[in-house]
Amino acid sequence: MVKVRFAPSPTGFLHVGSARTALFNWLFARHEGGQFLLRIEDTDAVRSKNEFLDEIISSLKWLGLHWDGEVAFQSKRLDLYREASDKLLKADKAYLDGKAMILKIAPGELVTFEDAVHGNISINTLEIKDQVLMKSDGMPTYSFACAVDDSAFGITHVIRGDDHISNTPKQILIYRALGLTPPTFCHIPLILGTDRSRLSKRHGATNLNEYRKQGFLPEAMINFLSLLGWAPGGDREILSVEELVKEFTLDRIGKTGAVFDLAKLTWMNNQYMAKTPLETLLPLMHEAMKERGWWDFSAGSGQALALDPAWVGKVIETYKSRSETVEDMVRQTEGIFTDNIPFDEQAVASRLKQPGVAERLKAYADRLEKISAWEAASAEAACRELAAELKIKPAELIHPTRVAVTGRSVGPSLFHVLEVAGKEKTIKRLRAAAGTLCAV
RNA sequence: GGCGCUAUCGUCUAGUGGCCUAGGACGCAUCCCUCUCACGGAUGAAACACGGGUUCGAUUCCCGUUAGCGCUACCA
Repeated sequence: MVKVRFAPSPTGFLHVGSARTALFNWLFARHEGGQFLLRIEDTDAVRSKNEFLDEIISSLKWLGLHWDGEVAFQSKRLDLYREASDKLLKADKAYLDGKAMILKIAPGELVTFEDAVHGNISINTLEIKDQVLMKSDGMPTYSFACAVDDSAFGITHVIRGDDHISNTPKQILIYRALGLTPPTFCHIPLILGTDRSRLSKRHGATNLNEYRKQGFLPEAMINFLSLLGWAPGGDREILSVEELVKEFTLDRIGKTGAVFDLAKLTWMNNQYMAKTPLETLLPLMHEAMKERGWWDFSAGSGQALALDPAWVGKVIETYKSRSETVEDMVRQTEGIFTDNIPFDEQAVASRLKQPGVAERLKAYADRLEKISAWEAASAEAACRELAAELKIKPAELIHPTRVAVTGRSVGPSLFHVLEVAGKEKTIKRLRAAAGTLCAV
């Protein structure tokens, strides 16, 4: 049975590149009906921190990459490494240097392995110096612990970034010294920044959690990440997790580094936003609004700010298809949910500060006042009626109204905006704009 | 520097010797839809790094050049 693992070290948050590695491992395990294990490589006593561990775990859960069985910690498996290293010492395959134990590397030998994506890779041991197995502090090195553990857990495929290609031969030498059979190695291409060097902070956010905070959806993230260094073939691009699992095979993994393109991620997230049901979006919106004090409690007064979820849901439905992220939707709906209308100066200048606009808005407000069943259709009927009477195009009423009510010249179909904004708020804002903002 | 890996539109990629006047997607441009923006639809500009082979025929196979990246820690 296929058995793979994701082995992060808790010395930082979950990097986008690591998340993609975890995803490929998970996808492969699910596709093969195998197991996906989680192992924490906390052998760097100084840099490993519990808070990082928590964040990595929560990021994996957010993505939905659930692992099988218990989480393994290398720091709790020291006996194993000690035992293995003692064996090598007794067999004269390693030697002591101070407190450190070092593996002897015989020079002039060709180490070859068959990589699942690169094919045959070989290197002369002349290029490899003796390898530290156990550090002076009693902890195993990465390569040593990795080999011992992967073997102990019966890992069949090691899927990891191709920055590990160079130390694979070293690990194979460790397997050999221990008399163990190495797993199949599968080195996947690195995720790159726009300058084609490995993705790092200076290229933008690399913390997966950052994308969650910005309101990206996990399904979109999974879809986007899966297409970095892998493709299902043909023209398909939007694939559900189920489809991904069904299609994912190692032989379709590419060899070239992939630039992380935020614009494409953003596009893809909008595609998912539009398709995502309200019951998923509502809690996310709630969380974001709560943070801003728009819902539950008002920021200053401590006063309870209760909103009707059905109403918020209606707002979400009218905005989700044009929102790039949840945060973007929050930005767009500020004028709906709060009385802080984010007036855009240019919009005000071109749509409100024009001759005759004040009178029109006031007239429209008067018409709206008479509507008893407040909905998009009635607001639209009133608008078209008034426009006809004033002998102007409906657009000449629509545009100023949008700016007066939302502060912006862009947004959803006006009458749907008015419907969700509510009668009272709409009329109040029209009158306010007519009174002051429209002054030419 | 040494070693390794890689090389298709700006970006993600399809392509495994003829189906390629190289396909899709993002981004960009124009147009349509339209109350604006977005969505959607249509159209367009945009790539096989270079040089040798192999072959009747190379984007696809081989070699070299160039370029990029990675590794070269008692970090992982």
